[in-house]
Amino acid sequence: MVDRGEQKQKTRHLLISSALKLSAEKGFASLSLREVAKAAGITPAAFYRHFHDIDELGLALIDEVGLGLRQLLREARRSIDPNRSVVRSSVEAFISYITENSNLFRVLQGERQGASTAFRRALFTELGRFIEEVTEDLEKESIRKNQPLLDVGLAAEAIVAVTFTVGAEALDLPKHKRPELSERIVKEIKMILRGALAMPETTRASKISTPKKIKGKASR
Amino acid sequence: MVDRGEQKQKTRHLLISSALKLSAEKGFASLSLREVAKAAGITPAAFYRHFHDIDELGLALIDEVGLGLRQLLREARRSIDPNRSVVRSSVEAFISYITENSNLFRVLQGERQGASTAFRRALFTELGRFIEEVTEDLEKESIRKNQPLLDVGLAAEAIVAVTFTVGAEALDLPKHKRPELSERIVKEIKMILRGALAMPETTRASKISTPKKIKGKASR
DNA sequence: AATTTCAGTATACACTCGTATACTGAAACG
DNA sequence: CGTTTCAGTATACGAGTGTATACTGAAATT
Repeated sequence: MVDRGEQKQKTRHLLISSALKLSAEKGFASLSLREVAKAAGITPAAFYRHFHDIDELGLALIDEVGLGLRQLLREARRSIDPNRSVVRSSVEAFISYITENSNLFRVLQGERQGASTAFRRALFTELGRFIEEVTEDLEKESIRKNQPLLDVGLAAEAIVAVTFTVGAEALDLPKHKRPELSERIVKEIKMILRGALAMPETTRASKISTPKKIKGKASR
Repeated sequence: MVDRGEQKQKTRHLLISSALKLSAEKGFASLSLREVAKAAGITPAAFYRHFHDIDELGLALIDEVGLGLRQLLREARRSIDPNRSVVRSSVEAFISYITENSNLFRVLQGERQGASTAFRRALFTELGRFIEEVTEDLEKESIRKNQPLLDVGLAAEAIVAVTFTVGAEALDLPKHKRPELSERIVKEIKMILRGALAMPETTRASKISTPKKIKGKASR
């Protein structure tokens, strides 16, 4: 005698994870209800006990993706090694996460321009949340280091854009080439952060005259 | 009496543009040979006179996309108004281009993570070319203004990533909100450029990286 | 003018698709 | 208990799929 709701939940999740796997291989848009059902080991008709549509499953899938993303960020925060650059350890956490959850990430990236507007909107919302969290992190860091940043939100947006775009390449790369990719991302992020630094006096003009020494703290 | 090869070329192009239109609506991955053929006004079987596969048509489509991109860049260069920022006019050219050729752009973005490896590889090649052209532009500007830049290639990569990622949002935005989007992109690009500036002497000091444990404040 | 070439048509095939309908059998419930 | 609920099955349908095969008719070649 097995619990009923529990069993249903289990099947539901099986459907989602099957869809995730298949989506990563051939794109969510080209999935058929039947093949998802088959992959989950149930009859096509039984599918309707869980979702009344493939698109409804899609939305559930996006929730899953969003959850994964937020976990990733938390993980990255947690694993910060004070001896290493925050940026570097975050990026490395990100890369290792997306290569381990490549299905999740492929769907996230692939469906960004895909299918329905509702679909896209849901994804954008998730991404927006992600950017927001990065923004908060940046603000905290900025205060902690006493290095004021301008347009933190924009910086976060740019950082996320770069990380996701360039990071996506990792999925097609042999493992040994990934560190090089990480390095590239790290450099680009630091570039953005440098550009976001509010520099006393000289901020507005992009031509740098002679920036004054930054704050008293010796940086070494 | 009509020229034969010419007529064939015409039909071929009709197939491609039909596929483009349909792809933008529902994603290339979910296209069927039959509906593309029907949209182009020919019989399914006649499709095989032009491509022996839907994926082969896909590759042709990517060529088209790449061509469009390079045209865009050339256009952006041409329309530079010395009274306005190069960045701003380029970004605006880009936004107006992708909203006018939204089909092309949707496919480009959507298929980046899509389908086959061959497909993706072809797209990356096109994007690589694009980044390369931006790199060259940056180098020229850098010399013209006598403002040396560091890691120009990386800066170009970041700029393209940001422009494409954020720019993609324009497609779902009502026209009157697009200038605001452009503004955001412009700011982020300038941020990157500022970060790429090789600053005399003080460069190191303002870097945000934390190569070693910072001995800073006794914050505990 | 006779012949060849070939883009496109017509038809037919075996599949897969989404979905509707009637069912089964065990967990949940009164 | 017996009854109800309901996740999952079995089957069947019409519609769309990719592709093979034989064809047509006009442009191109000889």
